[in-house]
Amino acid sequence: VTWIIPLQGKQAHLCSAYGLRTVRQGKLNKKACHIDCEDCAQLQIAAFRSLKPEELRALRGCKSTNSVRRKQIIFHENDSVRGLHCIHEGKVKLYKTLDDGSTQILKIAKAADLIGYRGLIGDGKYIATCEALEDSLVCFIPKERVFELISHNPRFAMDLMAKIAEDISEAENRSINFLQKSSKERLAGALLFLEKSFGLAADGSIDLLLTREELAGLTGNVMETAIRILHGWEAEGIVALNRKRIRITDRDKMISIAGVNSTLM
Amino acid sequence: VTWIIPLQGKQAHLCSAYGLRTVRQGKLNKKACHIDCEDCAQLQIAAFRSLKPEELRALRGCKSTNSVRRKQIIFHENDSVRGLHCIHEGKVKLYKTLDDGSTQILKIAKAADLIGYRGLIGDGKYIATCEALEDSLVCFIPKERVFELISHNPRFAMDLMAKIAEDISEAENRSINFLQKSSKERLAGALLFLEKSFGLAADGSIDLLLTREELAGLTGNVMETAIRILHGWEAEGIVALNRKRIRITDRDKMISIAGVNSTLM
DNA sequence: CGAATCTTTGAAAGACGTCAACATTGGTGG
DNA sequence: CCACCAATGTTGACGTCTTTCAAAGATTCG
Repeated sequence: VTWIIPLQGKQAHLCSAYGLRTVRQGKLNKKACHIDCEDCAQLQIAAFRSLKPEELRALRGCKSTNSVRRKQIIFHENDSVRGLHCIHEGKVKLYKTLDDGSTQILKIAKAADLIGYRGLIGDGKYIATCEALEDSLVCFIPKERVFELISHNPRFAMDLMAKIAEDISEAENRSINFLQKSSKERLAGALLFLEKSFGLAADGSIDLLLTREELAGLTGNVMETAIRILHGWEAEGIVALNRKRIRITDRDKMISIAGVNSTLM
Repeated sequence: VTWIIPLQGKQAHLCSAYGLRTVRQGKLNKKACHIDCEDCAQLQIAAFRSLKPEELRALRGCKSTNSVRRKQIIFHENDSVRGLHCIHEGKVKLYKTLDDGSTQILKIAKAADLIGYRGLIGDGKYIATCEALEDSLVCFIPKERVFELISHNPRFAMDLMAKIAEDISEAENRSINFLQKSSKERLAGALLFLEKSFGLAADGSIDLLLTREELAGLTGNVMETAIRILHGWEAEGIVALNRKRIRITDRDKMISIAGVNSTLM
């Protein structure tokens, strides 16, 4: 069996961005085999659902599947966009680095999510850095092929557009929530949103492990504030904390804290 | 000569959203005549540039041009989207109303800007309310026709997508700026952005008149804070204020206040 | 077992929003 | 054309929410 082992750091990033794969012997306990879009169970959810069977078959030859490790960078902000990435398994975060060195998480993507499509359509640069939150499998389709699909398949174009429109609403809702809501409201909204989108782990906690720093970054707080709020809620019995695991124990209360307009974090 | 006089309030909104026009005698000193997309000088800028001549000609029959007065509502949040609106002349603001009754301005659109395309592609509802900031001419194309264009003209689809992608970046940059920046930084960034996008009036002030409330709403501040900051800057000689007219007198200083990452407000 | 990373807590300073009173402006009807 | 009222703008005082800084525990991973 051939295992595909991602390289670390900059080298790995180049590797994945260029659609190359480095093959070595290794101990990664996950088969990083080639995945056919035709077989991909995520088809129904992802934006590829409107592709015709022959279009999917055609993808087989040009797409690649990359295995990335936790903390590995998949692409950097301002890099030239090489194509479209689709998360097959795992979770990644998209963030921007600000002038003062701090980072702002824009989005956390999970299986079936498409990433990189905005730079693809826009000015050809990635707008954010993408980093794996856990070991993940990420498929990649070169942009030439994506453009071809857009021109030949109007439904695909519409789906992609809808995807983007969705992102806007999310970004907009976020900027509104951020502006008009307090730290607590934002954090409550974020936890509810994360629970909804990532589901529950076996112990009932949100199935997404973030450092306090990341959780704070997601909600526009500093780490200390996030910690204080969480511990306050723990004392009130609204959440149960266990390391990075967060379980919402009083959902009603959490919802009332988040406020009405919290459809999206 | 027939003048087209917009109705006020809800009635007017219905009128424009349904693409109907009410024709009456009146004193509006602006000809609200039908404008052909073929002739429209904004063609080069707007997303219609990739339409073929025959497609533009075909638009003639189905599009309409509406004249709206200052403060008039062009469409309401959650209304069903009837089609695409293109500003021919004037300025409008897009805002959301929050549960507490306060409003958050998402965008200010000017001539050649397209509005309503997100609801068109998304769930079919307008995501924001659109209100004229000054007397304006707004063209309207029914959505069926837009979908037709998207299916038949891949370049148009791409252009529309690029437009949307642009909006996202704007929304995202805004949410980042809002989160990580102070009131002053946000206001400074907003003024620079407004100056860049709306240009200068004869007296060197930003060619866009907003109430203090609107200016505050745009930057996520309360009116009082915006006023205090503006007056502070006036004392420091960074801006000159004259009613709603705001002139940036020390651009370098303003830029340094706004901070590095202020490509977009 | 360290070293690095991540988490927690406290104290103090500052930014910003709220409230309330008042000034100014613009538009409307008489 | 003027008076008046509603909308808009201004200012001060005050309280609260957040951030910042600092220092110390806890955890993770090699």
